[in-house]
Amino acid sequence: MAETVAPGRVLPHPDREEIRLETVLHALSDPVRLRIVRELSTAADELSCSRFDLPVTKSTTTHHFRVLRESGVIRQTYRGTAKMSGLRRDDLDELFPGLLDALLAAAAGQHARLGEEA
Amino acid sequence: MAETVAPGRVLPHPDREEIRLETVLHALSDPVRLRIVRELSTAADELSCSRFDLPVTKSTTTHHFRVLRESGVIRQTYRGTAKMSGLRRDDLDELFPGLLDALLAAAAGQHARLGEEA
DNA sequence: CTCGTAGTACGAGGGATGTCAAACTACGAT
DNA sequence: ATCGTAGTTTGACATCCCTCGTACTACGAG
Repeated sequence: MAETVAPGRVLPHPDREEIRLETVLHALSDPVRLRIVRELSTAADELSCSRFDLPVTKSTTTHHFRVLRESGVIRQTYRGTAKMSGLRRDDLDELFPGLLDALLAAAAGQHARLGEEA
Repeated sequence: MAETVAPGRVLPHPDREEIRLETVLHALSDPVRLRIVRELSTAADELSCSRFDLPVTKSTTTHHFRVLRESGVIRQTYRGTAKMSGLRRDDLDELFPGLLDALLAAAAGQHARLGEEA
């Protein structure tokens, strides 16, 4: 029963109006989190946490995903044992027009410029 | 001698290629610093630190301006006893096209939306 | 039911950060 | 030379942040 979505566990997300620019910028100022966001932006739809190959442990990964969610950058839902994550493009574009695209372009540009290191 | 610029004291600035997106975002994730940058963006030319009416002490102000300078967001030079600050628009636009404008627009939008509090 | 996998919770450690006060330096004006 | 203004430096303090390991919970498969 219950569709593909909606398990017992619920994840708190800030409403769109609650999203603050400073908090978003702080969330994206960490290399690991910026990398997560970049990968999410290139994915067609949502990804599970375990699809990322990050240079940190599981608990640290959980921490970073939570920071991203609580800042309003990503949306997360459970699907079985997996936790799916996706960018909150709609809300961010509405709140800060052009910002997400500029940020992603900047991140991509820096990545291309500096090579594979970061 | 010596023109209106160039005193004995020199301030270290990162080269354009050394500016990192994560560091810039971190610099802008502080409310006080974001406010400084917003004020600088509306000014015709450079401003001295004392032109800002910030809710922190002088030493904290010094700290915030240094973070902004070392992250590559602003450029600072001494002119007499005053320290002039201005946005590094040219370098930032070259490095991250559209980012600064999107950030400033986002900050202005949030300010308008939330009123005078922050 | 039992097991394995995905992710969480709870400290804890170590470093960075924002804040301040107090003493200090640099420069211009008188 | 003296003073005042602008900004710096240093040290301290509280807090936050990233990281980890270990123990834990939730769900699906067999």
